[in-house]
Amino acid sequence: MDAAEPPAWIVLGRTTNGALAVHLDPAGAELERHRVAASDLAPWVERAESTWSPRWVWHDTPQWYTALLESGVRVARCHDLRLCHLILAGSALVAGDAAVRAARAWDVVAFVEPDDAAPALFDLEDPTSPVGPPADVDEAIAEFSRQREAIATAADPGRLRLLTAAESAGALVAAELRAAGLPWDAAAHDRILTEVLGERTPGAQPAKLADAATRVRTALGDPAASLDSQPKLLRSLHRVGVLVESTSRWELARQRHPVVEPLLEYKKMSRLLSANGWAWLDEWVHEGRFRPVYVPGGVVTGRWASSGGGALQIPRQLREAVTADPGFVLVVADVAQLEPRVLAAMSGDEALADAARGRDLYAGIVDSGAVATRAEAKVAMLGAMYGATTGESGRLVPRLRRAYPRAMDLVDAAARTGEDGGDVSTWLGRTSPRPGGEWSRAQSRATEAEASGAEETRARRWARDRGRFTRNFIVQGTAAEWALAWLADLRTRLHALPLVAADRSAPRSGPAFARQAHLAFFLHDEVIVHAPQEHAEAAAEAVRDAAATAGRILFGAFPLDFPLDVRITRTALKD
DNA sequence: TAGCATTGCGCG
DNA sequence: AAAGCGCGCAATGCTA
Repeated sequence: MDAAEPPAWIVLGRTTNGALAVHLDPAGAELERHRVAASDLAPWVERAESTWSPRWVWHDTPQWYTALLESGVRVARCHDLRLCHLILAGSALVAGDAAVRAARAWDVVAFVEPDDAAPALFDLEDPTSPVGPPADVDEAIAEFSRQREAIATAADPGRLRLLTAAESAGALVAAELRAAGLPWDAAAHDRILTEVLGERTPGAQPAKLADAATRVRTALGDPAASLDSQPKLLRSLHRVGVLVESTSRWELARQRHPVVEPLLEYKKMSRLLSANGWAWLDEWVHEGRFRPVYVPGGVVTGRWASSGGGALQIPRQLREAVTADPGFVLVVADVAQLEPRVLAAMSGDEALADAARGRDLYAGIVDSGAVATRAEAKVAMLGAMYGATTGESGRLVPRLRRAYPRAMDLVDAAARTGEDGGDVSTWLGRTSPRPGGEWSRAQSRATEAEASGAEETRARRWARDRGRFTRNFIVQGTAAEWALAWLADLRTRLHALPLVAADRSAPRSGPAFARQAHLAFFLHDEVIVHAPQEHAEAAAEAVRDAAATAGRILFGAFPLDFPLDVRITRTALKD
């Protein structure tokens, strides 16, 4: 690859029959342009990656990276314009008149299906085509320039630089997670289903589920009772004297009636069948892999969402089905009490950091004398971060307020700001969404002299609702930032591990993932790495080292650790 | 009959 | 209506 000057950035844009690649120098000035045919794109990117290791700038990561991964091409770094636009255009750290805020064509929050929607995105004839961000290279360059300007002139450029880099790395990880898939043993899943639900019987309910249904109907004294319709079930329950207000598990469990036990069993089984039964298995597991669609930045707080397959709701009951390939192991790791630790760091609360250091944070709170038991410490801490006002949790929060005033002041202030209609930001600068028009109208209406009592009550309730949201936003959002930094660094460390011989096993994940430790699952504060068995310890160390790095990147020298629970296993079964 | 709201429950 | 945050999904029932 010849180039007069190595590019720091390469911006990719779509053309009618391929791509335009524009080299930029570190200051963003254009160096040269290359027209690349669609069929040449993957090898072209691969050569450019190995020659210059640029940061790739593109409008939407799945639109570019999915196909590259399918061709076996990995890139180290990117800048996802769509995701970074959403952060920067909303961030309170960015100047109010920054040009990035006015570039509305980039306000695209909707997820774009990487597979089927990709061609449609550029099909202008199709009115049902989903709306995506601009795919043209000059539009991309202009937006990139606006984003760099927004960051450079921001109140704290360093934080936004970190956040946009982390968010973009997350986009790469999400695409790679989908490409690699989570190793899933369909036979084990089938065994669990059969064990819990009974034999699969086409056209009828599985045996044990049907049996539970019969026992429920007997207890209800109605052989035709409908169990899957909430209103009908509620009426049936009332007829036999079970005077519940809902049919939810927690309320039923408090009742003493012969119907309760079989009904709870039925609900549990029915849930498993409909959410993760044989139909789910047929639809979502192929060739030993579950490939969920991750949606980076899909939650307002910055957490990832998922679309299809319920990737974020795999019941623990089914964790046994997550099984490493022959010759591989799983490194299953989760962070202990991530959110309270993040709260301690962002508030600079050294007392809370002391309670957390080197041990179970809740045990540390008990040792400090603030509360009596671990269970109390946990419910109090959750209550403080979620805004509990009543019950045991609400009662315990004031004790934490006395023991950890700095941490509690931070979340209390975030709640007050939210109640007043203001916005709050995470540690790295992701800002909460502005209140909607209806919310603001309700608040101003409530201050008028002729406002009714009902209007005032409603406005107050909405204000408190928003306060609990902003209270939690800063903690949940900062925890999501920590997790992104963890993922990004872990991804790099794993890629640095050596390759193993290719004949290890059937390369069900494709060549890019068959010979090396790679991320296989991510859920808020938990990762699963699929690693060749001889690299298990190295992978586990990478997971721990990446966590330490994430803590330093976000919080510098603040004396707080992020201990992990790490297990090396063949199946992901917990406990 | 399609689209929307509600209920309930899985995950962090 | 789980006392208190953030999600996705299936089943059902109501409405246009």
